[in-house]
Amino acid sequence: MQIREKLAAKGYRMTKPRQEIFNVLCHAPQSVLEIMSNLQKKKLQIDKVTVYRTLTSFVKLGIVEETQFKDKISVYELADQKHHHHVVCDTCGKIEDIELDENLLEEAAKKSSTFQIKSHHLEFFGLCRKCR
Amino acid sequence: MQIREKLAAKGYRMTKPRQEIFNVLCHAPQSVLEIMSNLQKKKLQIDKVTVYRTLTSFVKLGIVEETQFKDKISVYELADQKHHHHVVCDTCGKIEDIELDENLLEEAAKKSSTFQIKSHHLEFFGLCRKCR
DNA sequence: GACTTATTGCAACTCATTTGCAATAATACC
DNA sequence: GGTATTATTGCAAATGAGTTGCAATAAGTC
Ligand SMILES: [Mn+2]
Ligand SMILES: [Mn+2]
Ligand SMILES: [Zn+2]
Ligand SMILES: [Zn+2]
Repeated sequence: MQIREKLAAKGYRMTKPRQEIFNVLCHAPQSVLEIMSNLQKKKLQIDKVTVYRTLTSFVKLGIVEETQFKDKISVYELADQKHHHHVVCDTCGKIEDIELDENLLEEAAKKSSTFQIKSHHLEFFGLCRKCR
Repeated sequence: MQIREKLAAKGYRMTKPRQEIFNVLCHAPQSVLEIMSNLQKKKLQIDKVTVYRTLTSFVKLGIVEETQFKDKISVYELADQKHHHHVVCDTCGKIEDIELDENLLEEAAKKSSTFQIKSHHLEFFGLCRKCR
């Protein structure tokens, strides 16, 4: 399903800002600041508030996923991928995808907890090749 | 090693606010707001800024650990325990400790990443017994 | 093309956390 | 103990990510 259809299905409209923010997100997971900077590089003037609201809508529609790392700044990435996690470089902040056998995790968690577990957040931190 | 010694070892001084904030943290992992409220219950007037600065120092000295959950508010807990993770109730916010076999995690991560992995953050979300 | 209403941009706001600075108090030294 | 040194505190003000109100604009519908 295309982004336009996903929007329309819930009464959202396809607009220039939404299209451009989506395009920018196609390249890499990014913070709002980085999205703004990438939009400016393309000579696009889109307000920060519009970026925030667009991302909120995208998350609601399942187009985008929001993740928070140590510094409390949200990072957004397209949700069209397999469930996965991230490794963040302590020095340069570079983010790499990482896939794990989730069964291990969920099972171990269910065994040790009285909660009904529905989801999890997992991020690794360390040094990328360059910064090592 | 006592807290006073840990402080002294790095040129920090033992003060009333530090002692009281430490005492309050002995009971449960808490946010700054909760720490403030617990101090007030004990008729102690300690400025919020002092709490923040004390926690920063405690983290630096390895006395306290800082964790952030979905809502971007930091929660602090004593670091004198075994490495463990948390389950957070989506409804009431209750936090429960959870222990896992970390070997699985670290190994799986090392296999799938080019980074030199040093640490990780892992939290589970779901429903506690009451809220189920 | 005109109508309806979602969306945008701007300014102002919120709220956790941080910073500057003068007053205070913990340690070290006599 | 008393004094000097300097870390720590409290208050006010600043910061910065994210949110909200509102009038102007533009997508979708017919
Ligand atoms: Mn990713
Ligand atoms: Mn814990
Ligand atoms: Zn790096
Ligand atoms: Zn609950």
